[in-house]
Amino acid sequence: MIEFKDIGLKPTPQRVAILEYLDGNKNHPSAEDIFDELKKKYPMISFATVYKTLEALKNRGLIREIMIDRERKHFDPDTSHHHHIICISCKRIVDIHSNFSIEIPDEQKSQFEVLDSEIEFYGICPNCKKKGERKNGSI
Amino acid sequence: MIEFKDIGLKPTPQRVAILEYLDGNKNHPSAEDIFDELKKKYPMISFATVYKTLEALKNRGLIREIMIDRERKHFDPDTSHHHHIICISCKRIVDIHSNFSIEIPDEQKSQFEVLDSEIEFYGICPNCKKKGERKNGSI
DNA sequence: GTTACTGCAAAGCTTTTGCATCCCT
DNA sequence: AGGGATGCAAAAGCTTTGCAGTAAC
Repeated sequence: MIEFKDIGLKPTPQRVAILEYLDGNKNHPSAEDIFDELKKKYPMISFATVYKTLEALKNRGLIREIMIDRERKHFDPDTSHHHHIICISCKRIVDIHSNFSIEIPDEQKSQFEVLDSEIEFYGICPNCKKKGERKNGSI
Repeated sequence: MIEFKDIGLKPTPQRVAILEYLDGNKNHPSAEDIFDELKKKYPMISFATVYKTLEALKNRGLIREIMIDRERKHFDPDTSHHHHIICISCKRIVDIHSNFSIEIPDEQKSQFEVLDSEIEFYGICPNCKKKGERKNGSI
């Protein structure tokens, strides 16, 4: 895992806990998710600390803020280039590590300098699919 | 253009003006953009009216809310399936009408039921590219 | 001993809501 | 006339900021 000292941040217990929680986390947690978890260990922790730490980690490129939920910020410790599929029912976000070769049309290609692209798939996750089937009869 | 009567809404002057402003608009305006524009014609107009109208239009499928800016809502009168490219410098959003054939990996395909997908390209628009070049020398 | 970080409370923003008034049919 | 729409102001959320106290080096 990342060493705080190496990135010019003091390794406070709160920060270590945030980083530990995020490390390898595939749930794309919101600031509140992180706050709730950390409160178990550090009942005094504040939102300010969580937000400030996340901002610091983001600015150093150690985590990414994903732009999938307009309601609240979500963070992703996986900074590699990847995409997401979102369950429109339960809002769960799952990673998609695929290299799609997509190119914008020529008219725009000659104008825009494309640096990056991100795909959001929308669908129904296995869990919600099961629930939906049950709801509509069969069982 | 859409007739308000046909969708169960009273065609008030404010609403007509909002719809006129949106019709064919390619700028993906925010609520504030719309509010500012409408204020010229209706100095008494309120944000509440703008938001309520946009919500009503969205619920009827006449406009779409685009999920590109976590800071504020943006609206798109183009409800057809399309993608966007965002200039990371000036934040301008431009439509991309292309049909990309992208499929998620098999492992997830067997699990998720994919209903839709949307691609965001990030890059530098012609205007900002020009400014950047100028800034870095040449002229 | 410094410098940076925490936690609290307050402020900031965008968006939503309640409600009295007004306007459209 | 009646019901929906407007506009105001207040409330609601999430996020940020200022600051005094505290902890890390």
